This record gives sequence, C-alpha cells and structure tokens, in this order.
Amino acid sequence: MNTQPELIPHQGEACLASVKAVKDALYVLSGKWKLPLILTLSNGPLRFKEIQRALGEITPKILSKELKELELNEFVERKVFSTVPVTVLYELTPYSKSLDKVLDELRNWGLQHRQRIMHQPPIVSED
Amino acid sequence: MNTQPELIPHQGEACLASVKAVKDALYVLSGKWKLPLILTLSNGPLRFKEIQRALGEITPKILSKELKELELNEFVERKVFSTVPVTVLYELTPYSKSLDKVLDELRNWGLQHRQRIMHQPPIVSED
DNA sequence: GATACCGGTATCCTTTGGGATAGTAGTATC
DNA sequence: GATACTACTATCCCAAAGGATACCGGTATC
Repeated sequence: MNTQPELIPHQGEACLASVKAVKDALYVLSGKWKLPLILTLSNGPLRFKEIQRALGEITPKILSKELKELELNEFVERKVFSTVPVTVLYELTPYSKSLDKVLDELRNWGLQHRQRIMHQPPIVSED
Repeated sequence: MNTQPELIPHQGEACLASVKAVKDALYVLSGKWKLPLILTLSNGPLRFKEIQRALGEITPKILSKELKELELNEFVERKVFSTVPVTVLYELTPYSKSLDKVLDELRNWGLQHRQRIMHQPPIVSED
C-alpha cells in the first residue's frame, strides 16, 4: 500500500488534443459580453452606438475589443457605409449559426444543473 | 436615414434566462484546470499528490480550490480512508458523465473551428 | 532528534479581464 | 466658433484568477 509509484503517465495525445479543442470552443464564448452580444445581433445588424445602447453598460473600449474578437472568429461581419456620418453595421455571419447546437447543449445542461444543485443541496457533514 | 430611434428593446426574459443558463454551464468548465482535472480523474480515482504529479504544474492551493469546486458541482467525490498516512481519494461521480455530451459538442466544434480559422485566413484589407 | 511523506492552508505577488474617463477625426448644426 | 453626433482609441485603474513560497499537524523512518 505504501508503494505508489504508479505514475499514471496517461497524458495521451488524444486527451491533450481534446482539452485543446474544448478550450478553443470555450474561448470563443468566454468573457462577460460575448453571449449577450451574439444574442443582441441575432435580431439583425446594428451600429456601434446602437449595440452600446442595447447592452446598456458596456464601454466603447470593451465593445470594440469584443467585436474584433467576434470578427476574428468569423461570427460577425463589419460593414462600413459612407453615409452622412459614417455608418458601421455589425451583423452575424451564417457561420455564427454553427454555434447553435453547442449553445443549445450548454443551455440545457446549465438549466438542469441549476435545478439539480438547487433542489438537492449537497450532503452536509454532521458534526 | 438620420432618424434611428429604433431602440430595439428586445431584452426578453427568455433571452436573459438562456444567457444565464449558458453562463452557468460555462462556469463549471471555466478556469485553467477543470478540464485537465476531469480528464485525469476519468482514468480512475487518485490521491491529492497523485493528481498533482499527473498534472505536473499545479500548486496545492489551486488544486485544492479546483477540487472543492468540482465537489460542489457534484462532479467529484472526496473519500477519506484512515490508513497509515491518511489516504484521500478523489473520484468522478456518475453525474459527471452528464457532461459528456456537452464536452463532445464543444470538442467537435472546437476542432472544426480551428480547421476553419487556420485554413481560411480572414480577408486581409489590401492597402 | 532530523528528515520525509501526506493533505492540505496562509501569505504574498503577478497577470489578466474588465471598466472609468477622456480624447480623437470628421461632419453638421446653431 | 461652440456644440453634437458617430466610431472609435488611449490612459489609467481595480478586482479576480492564478501562482510561488512557506508552513502546519500527523506519522514513519533513519
């Protein structure tokens, strides 16, 4: 019992690749504003200021950063129109729909998990 | 064109609830170590020090914190045995399997997304 | 009695995410 | 010429996440 040299190597490449892939996926959804932003744009394209007003609390610096990340991931397209004052529209790409299944799974799991944790408080140690 | 008072209220409760649910789900997977930890334990229960050695870089403080969070979410069970030096085993619960579908979706999406972003570099503005 | 192993905790420090505030260029209006 | 609008950028700041290092109480071994 005192011999525990079983160093479980186990760090298979497949495992590491899986972790990396999941992290990639989590990354594009991470942060405080990605989800609300995608949701807001799902009702149609909006201008910068309009998004700001719709989200209510976000500062231009953060909004700019988030939009750029969404652009890099090809979820959002930025369209500039040479109008009176320039108009910049942000709109979801068709590719952004590829997230739907993932988001659905996450939403369902999140819902049932909250139910579970709420209704079934963990075993309290009785001391 | 200059009248843009369309203040898109749109903050429906269903939307907000979805965001909350997805955030709940993301939360339990967030952080640097949750995924590697779950993966490491999926090969069978391990002791504290064994996990530390298997992960390689994690400090005891962080490992302790992560394990407590996994316990709170009922993904991991902590079992204490009154052996020579005390033995503490951490093992995945059956409930942790409920994450499998979610993780699978995330993994698949992450894989295809990396392919897409890599093979199809974004349109570079030609100036 | 010194050292080592186990399962952690305590204290401090650095990095990162996010935000507040101000300012920019261009045009139009008063 | 002052103000206002759009779409941002720049600078500074704060809090949270993560980590380095040291330590604790218990037992066994040298």
